[in-house]
Amino acid sequence: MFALIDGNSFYCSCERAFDPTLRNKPIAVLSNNDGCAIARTNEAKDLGLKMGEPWHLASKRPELKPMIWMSSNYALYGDMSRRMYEVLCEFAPRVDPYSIDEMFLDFEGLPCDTVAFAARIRDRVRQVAKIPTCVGLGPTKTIAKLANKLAKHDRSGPGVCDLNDPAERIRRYADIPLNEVWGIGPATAAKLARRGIDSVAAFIRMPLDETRDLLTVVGARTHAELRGIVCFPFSVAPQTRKSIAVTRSLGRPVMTWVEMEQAVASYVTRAAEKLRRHGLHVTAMQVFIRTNEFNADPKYSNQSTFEIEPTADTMALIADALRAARQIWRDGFRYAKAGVVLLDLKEPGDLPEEMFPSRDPDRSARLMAAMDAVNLRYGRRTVTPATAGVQQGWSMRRQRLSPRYTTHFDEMLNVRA
DNA sequence: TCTGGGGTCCTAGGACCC
DNA sequence: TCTGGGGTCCTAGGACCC
Repeated sequence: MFALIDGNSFYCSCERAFDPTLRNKPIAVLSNNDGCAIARTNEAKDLGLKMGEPWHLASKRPELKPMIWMSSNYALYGDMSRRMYEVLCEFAPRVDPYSIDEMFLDFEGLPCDTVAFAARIRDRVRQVAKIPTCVGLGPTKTIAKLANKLAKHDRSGPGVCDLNDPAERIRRYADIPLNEVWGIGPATAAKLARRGIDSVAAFIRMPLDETRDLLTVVGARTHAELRGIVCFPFSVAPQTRKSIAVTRSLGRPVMTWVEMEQAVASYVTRAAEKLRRHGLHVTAMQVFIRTNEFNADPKYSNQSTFEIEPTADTMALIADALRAARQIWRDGFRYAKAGVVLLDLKEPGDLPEEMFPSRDPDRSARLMAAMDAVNLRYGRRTVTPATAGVQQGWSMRRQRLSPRYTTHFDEMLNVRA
């Protein structure tokens, strides 16, 4: 049996955990660059704020006047997620984090009332990690996800929904639209709707071979899971990462190569830090730049993907990335976004020994270790490659940022008593 | 002036091989 | 009028997730 626990309006709840004046208020947390709403409290949903609504439009709507808008503070959310994880580990032998705010728990063979147990976990997370949650229970991950959603929709309910009983499940399935199901997105829902299938009940009545023909193995797995057949078991070993991306909208249009060079170099710097934190080397890279997709600016978009000598060295990666970026750069455009993706990540042990390395690997490793250590101790970007620039006029907007309560001493909460 | 970022998996189709 | 069959590998793009 699976349990899925999921933070309610997670980012907003994290903000509330440290600022009680935000309770019962309509809040939205904005995406990077203060672009659009990516988390809303129930109060915000009730005012009619939609997921993904651009802030510059939403903030002009009169009915959204009472909204409190906040920039996203990922340092805080990551930390709160860790706290939640630690609490869950007290209860279940296996906890499988699925996203920053969702974790699957292994409830197999629990000798107790699982619904009551789930309620206790919820209380504890609320008390210790200060995050309100809902829990869904089911024989498969897909059903547990669905149960979680039902628990969330029932705002005045107990916060726990159990879909283990097959009869109960069939009853509920009749009223659940397909877009509520994990793994069924807009394209699949539309495909099924064209065949007159618009509820979970109708979907699971579809014959398996027909499902597979229409939706390939992906849809067939979801189909089976909804019938109670496990296709997504608990992961045995944590799989290693396959790619690392750092892509950003620029805070204002960039028109000079000097600025683009800085942006790309600083994205590479960040990506390389992540790479080393995972203890990996990279053997291929992608760089892209593009103009604004929404406005009337002349459009240009290009990317370059290429193989590189395996490395985790920031300087080497910057050199490669800038060479590629220079090739796709065209003068005369207003660039709005750029990004760097590290592909084909490898464990260093899985790489063949370089016969004629272009760098001294030991020297590079020592330099990177020193850089990471300084930045860990004194804060990100204390030491940074010169190409990444100091004046970053193009960097993203975050005008409504909350303090980094949990990760910076000088921003910690002060309590006077 | 302002519309996110970071992932995974699967498939179709081309290139290539014998 | 006729033009094999079977296999692998790679990549671009689609779809989905939060």
